Amino acid sequence: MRAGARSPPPGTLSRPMTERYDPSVIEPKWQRVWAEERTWEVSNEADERPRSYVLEMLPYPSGEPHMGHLKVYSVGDALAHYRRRAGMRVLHPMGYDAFGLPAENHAIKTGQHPRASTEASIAQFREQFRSWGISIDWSRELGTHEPEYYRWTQWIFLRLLERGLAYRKEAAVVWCPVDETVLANEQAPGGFCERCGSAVESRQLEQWFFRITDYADRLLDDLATIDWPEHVVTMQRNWIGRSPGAEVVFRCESAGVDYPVFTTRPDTLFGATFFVLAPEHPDVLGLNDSAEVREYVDRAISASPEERGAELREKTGVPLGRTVTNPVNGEEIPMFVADYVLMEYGTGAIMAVPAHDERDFEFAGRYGVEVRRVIEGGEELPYTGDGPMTASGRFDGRHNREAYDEIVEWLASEGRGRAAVNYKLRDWLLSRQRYWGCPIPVVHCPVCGVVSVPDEDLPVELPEIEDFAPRGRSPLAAAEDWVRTSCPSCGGEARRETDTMDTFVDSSWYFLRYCDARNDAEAWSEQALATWMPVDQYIGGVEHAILHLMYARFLTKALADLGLLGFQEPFANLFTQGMITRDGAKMSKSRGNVISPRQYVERYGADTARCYILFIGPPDHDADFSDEGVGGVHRFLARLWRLAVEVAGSEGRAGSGGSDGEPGRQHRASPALRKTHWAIDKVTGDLRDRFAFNTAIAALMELLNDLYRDKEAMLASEAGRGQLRDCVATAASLLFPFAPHLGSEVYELMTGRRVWEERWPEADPRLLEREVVQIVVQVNGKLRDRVEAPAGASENEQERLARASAKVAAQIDGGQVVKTVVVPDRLVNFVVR
RNA sequence: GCCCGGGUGGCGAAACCGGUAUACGCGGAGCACUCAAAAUGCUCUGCCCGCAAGGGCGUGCGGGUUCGAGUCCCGCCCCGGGCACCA
Repeated sequence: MRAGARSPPPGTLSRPMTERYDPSVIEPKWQRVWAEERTWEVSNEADERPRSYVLEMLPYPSGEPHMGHLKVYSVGDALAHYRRRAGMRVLHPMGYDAFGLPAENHAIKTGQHPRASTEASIAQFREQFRSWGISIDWSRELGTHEPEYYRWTQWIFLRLLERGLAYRKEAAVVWCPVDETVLANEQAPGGFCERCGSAVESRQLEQWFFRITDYADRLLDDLATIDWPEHVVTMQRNWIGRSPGAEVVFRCESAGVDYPVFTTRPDTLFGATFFVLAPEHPDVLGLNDSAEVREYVDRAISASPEERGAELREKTGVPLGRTVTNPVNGEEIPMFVADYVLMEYGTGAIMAVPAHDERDFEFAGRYGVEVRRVIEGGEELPYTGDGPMTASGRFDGRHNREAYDEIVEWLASEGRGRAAVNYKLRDWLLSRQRYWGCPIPVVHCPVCGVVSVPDEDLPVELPEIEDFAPRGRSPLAAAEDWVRTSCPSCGGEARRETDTMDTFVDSSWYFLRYCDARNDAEAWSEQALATWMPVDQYIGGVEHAILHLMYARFLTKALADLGLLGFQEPFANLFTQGMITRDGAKMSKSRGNVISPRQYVERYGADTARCYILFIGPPDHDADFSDEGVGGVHRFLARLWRLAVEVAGSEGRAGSGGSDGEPGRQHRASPALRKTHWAIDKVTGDLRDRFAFNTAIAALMELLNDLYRDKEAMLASEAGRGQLRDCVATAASLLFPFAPHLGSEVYELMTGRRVWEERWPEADPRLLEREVVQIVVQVNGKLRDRVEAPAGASENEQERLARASAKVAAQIDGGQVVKTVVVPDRLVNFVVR
């Protein structure tokens, strides 16, 4: 069976349920079948089929699903369906990223427990996903807030703690004054809280961190081993921000202190004419505690990140009245404190080379410091390019790139420096002073210090509390009975850790849990992971390009190092879908332009909503949702339905016409059958090789248009009717990944069988070949005529046919044909002089 | 400023390897069915000149390569996104 359809066995013909296309009847019918028969459940027992793990990013359940959810699941489901029918064993699970601030903020406002509101949302999401007909293995459903899940989140935390990959330290951290919690620095890009948008502050606090910086190089290098969109790879690369360079030590004789600095340009060392400390540098006031310095430092530290980083802000600073010694030439150069130097990067101190650095140049101009050129090239200073070195002692005349390593070696041999690499990436700050998250499973014992809760005592469950408002510490701290506990080590009185984990920890490993979601003895079995991981196709929004995707990659590598996983990367392929906008703008509650998928599903049916969102444009682009467009797609589905009903009703009709005379010829190559196989080829390619759902649906529209054109003639004969039935069944079969309900219904109507139990159709290559092709004839590259030629005609034959065209002859007229270009089966171009 | 995308009819878009630009859908016009309307089916629909046959022009702008460029190269303009004092 090549076209995926054959005539039904006698007696199995279905009759249409309704005359009009009525999704409110068709869709629940199939949803019931899939739910009752648990059609999409898949076992962990391997069989001969190749496996495929298709996964959309874990949704945060808030209210009800929005258009973005409809899009991501329409994409993922189309893929999952296609792969199943292409003979793969497909894992396509669902769960909820259920801890988080919105539910907790809601609780603060209304008093409703975050668990109650979250679970109400989950019920909404679950119900709507069912109503969309998404093919989910519900036996693996999970919520990150369930003790059965977060028990293992805590277990993972303890493994990292044992390895020294989780640790506590006091540091300047990002504090969101509105959410009253600390944040990871990547969760406050540009100085604003990622969640609530308020300007963040800097605070000195002791917090929990994951040592993600240990993995910086591997996170960078392994990007080469995964197939991800280039822009996401670039964003991760930039975020890691690896800079090779050197550490160079400058000595301050008067204070008797060595100051190491990081530089990417040790080749410009001879041009260093001053030295700068960040305002946060702990030594500043020790070097000079004048009122002026004190005031400058205070102001710089209290400034919000966005004030300090303001683009047009002029460089400011204060001289410290001290000098350091430039190790390459022994010169004493002045020290400054200036806020363009950041404490978080490098050592919080820099050597300044104004001739070859724009920022240093600007500062030197304002403070009258010497600008000394040490690299030749460029018309004016600052010059940041390469060239021969000058005023650089023994390196004069050498090209800077070439002398680079030698300079570093020389510094090292003098004990004044070494090669070094710096990263922008910071350790992941994971503790949060909030209630609705996974408790950090440690206790603080006055005798033993920080002690892990033993594995057998997990999970450490969230206590029930009444007041969720944060007050600069976790609301958990108020649950005295819960906080007070005994030390697992010495048995003495101890207190529980009251911070909870960043919810990004929860979502950094859920894809592992899906593989073995009901395992209550361990987080996962080796066999389950071996069966499914890594995820073959991960699908989600580009807004997670850095946070979620970096964290999940880190945790995977850390768990692999602990011997708990056998792979280094969680997501082999990534697809980022574009946003759904409304009148060109992002949908948001504040704009009041949110449209819920629900209204469209209720009005047009899930199949229409799903197809429309895929048809609107390439899935990785942003797309504007318009009401007019939906109607067109709905008309297409209704048209297929009507054709199917008509074909089903035509069975008893006598072959009244006289066109039954040449059944053989019709069988061999009716245009409808050819078009059907063209559509098989097109849809398969669009689904298998690209994510071109829009053109796949367009191809099915074309097919249907052709079938309508030929319908009357085909219905007139017995053979034609059979063939039309096959064509409609195949159309339904190809449509199934996008419109599973209608696809199932029409297929059943045509064949009596269930479409998802059928192999994906295969195009017959003989039916893809044309007997006659149209040849484009050009004169000097301009289209002049089209002629017909037998497929596979020789170049000479093609040229002969092209020359026979009167229009072409008129164009050539008196001219001389100097060259003829022939593209087989496509084109002939006469070059005329 | 740097790094990614993108710019094609009235609109969403297609053209996958340099070979018929505008598939498919929306919108618009017309015809059929109807007492009428809706629904449905069919036809037309890039711009300009022309009664027509036909011709010219057309993928943000300017150049280039090529028999032939939406597609490749160089230089710009505009829109969207990311990063942005990271030494």
